[in-house]
Amino acid sequence: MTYQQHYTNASRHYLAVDCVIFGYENYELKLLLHKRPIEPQIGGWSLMGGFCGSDESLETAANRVLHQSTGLKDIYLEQVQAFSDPDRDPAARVVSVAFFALIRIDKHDPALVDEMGARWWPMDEVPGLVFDHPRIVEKAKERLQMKASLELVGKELLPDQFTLTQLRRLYEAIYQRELDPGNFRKKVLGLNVLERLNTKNTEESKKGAFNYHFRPDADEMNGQERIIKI
Amino acid sequence: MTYQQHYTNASRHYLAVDCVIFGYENYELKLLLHKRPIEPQIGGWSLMGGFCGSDESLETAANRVLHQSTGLKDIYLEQVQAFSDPDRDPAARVVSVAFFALIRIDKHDPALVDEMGARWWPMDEVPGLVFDHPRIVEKAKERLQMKASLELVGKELLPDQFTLTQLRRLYEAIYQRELDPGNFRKKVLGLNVLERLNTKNTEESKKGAFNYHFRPDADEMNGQERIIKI
DNA sequence: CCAAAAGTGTTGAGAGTACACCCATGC
DNA sequence: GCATGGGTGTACTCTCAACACTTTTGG
Repeated sequence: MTYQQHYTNASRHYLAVDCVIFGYENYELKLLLHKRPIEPQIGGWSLMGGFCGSDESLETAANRVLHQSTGLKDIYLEQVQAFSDPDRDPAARVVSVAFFALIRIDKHDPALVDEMGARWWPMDEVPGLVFDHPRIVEKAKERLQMKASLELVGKELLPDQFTLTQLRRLYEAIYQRELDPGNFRKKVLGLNVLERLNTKNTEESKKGAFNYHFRPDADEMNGQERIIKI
Repeated sequence: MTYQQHYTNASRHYLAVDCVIFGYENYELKLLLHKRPIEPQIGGWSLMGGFCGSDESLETAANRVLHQSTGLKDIYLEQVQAFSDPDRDPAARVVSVAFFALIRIDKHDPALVDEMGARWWPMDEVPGLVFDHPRIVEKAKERLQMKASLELVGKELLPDQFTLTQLRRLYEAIYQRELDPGNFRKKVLGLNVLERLNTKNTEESKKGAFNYHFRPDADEMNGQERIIKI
């Protein structure tokens, strides 16, 4: 057998990407979903997805899908995993690679979202989803929680300036539990990646809270810091 | 456009699995590699891999590859991620999904390994590898370290009975750093997943060390225990 | 007796948690 | 003045890391 035959004898598969798009608004973590425009399960709520082209990497395909559905480029994307149960899509054998994306809801293009029949859903009100998408969302959420425990997230989800309370509420949304305000503050400031600005936000409290932003020269949190050494 | 067309217009891809097979022997973490039997890069050291069939899940395909190369079934397998750079395989566009596997070297079939032109390589002596396999190995190693920090590994890598020193040496191999014997012992026993047996191993010390095994009724370490709560 | 691993105990530093408590201000 | 969030400080607990020390036994 020539090596060409070795390849050509192998089967070819439809390859899709599905994006779990997280956004944060009104103290809630949200998911961007749209109504599936084609059979099977037309009209069912679905993750944003699309097929991977023959000269695209999966990452490129995911970026394309994201751009089409939000109008945004250079979005934070992280691969979750491949889902390949032969029966996961009843219409055809499609292997899907899931990504999660972090979006600033205030920056995306609402017209485009509308046009796609899409909607932001609070994480704890997500409707029934088509195919194996519930499982994909579950895995993506776990990965987001993992990421947030290893480094300070927020740059991709919050406005350029934010208060520590806003950041805390984001973490509360990600972990779905309350955090002590004082302890959170000390912990986060100790990481040395935030910088206090001279402006205050007085919308959410009478006293007003200082705005912070991520230090542009962030000394790359050493990553492993929170991985426990057994 | 009918929905059938929606699918048939999409491109189809070669889908492969590559297995990063970890084993543990002589206090060293090892990798099972073989010489690539076909072009391109014939004869280069390579991960065990194979194409995914049209009715297989990726997990099934990985299990098949593992069975072919070690003679073992029911191996611990975990998906790492998909690698999809269009140029990763110079001969064709092949998307590969990587898995890592944990093997008891003493249980595998050495004849089969021989026949495949395969060899166990200590982790820190791994030769140059074909394609993007070095990157795949790197990612798999990170995942193994992550797994080992979240739960006690060893069931899949050590003999049925083992001493705490043997377990510690496994962790030292995974993390590539020395661990304090006393502290490791206390930490591990505190997890309450090991059970001391009445037998001793006197091969590795004059005094002899008690053998342990994983408690069959293991109360499922609560998983999140070591994920830090920010 | 000595070396070497097995196994136990002690101690100090640091992190996390649960609070108490003052500050500023809009109502 | 009082409720509300902003912000700081404190005290207790727990874990981890370092290391001393005792036990056992083959050579």
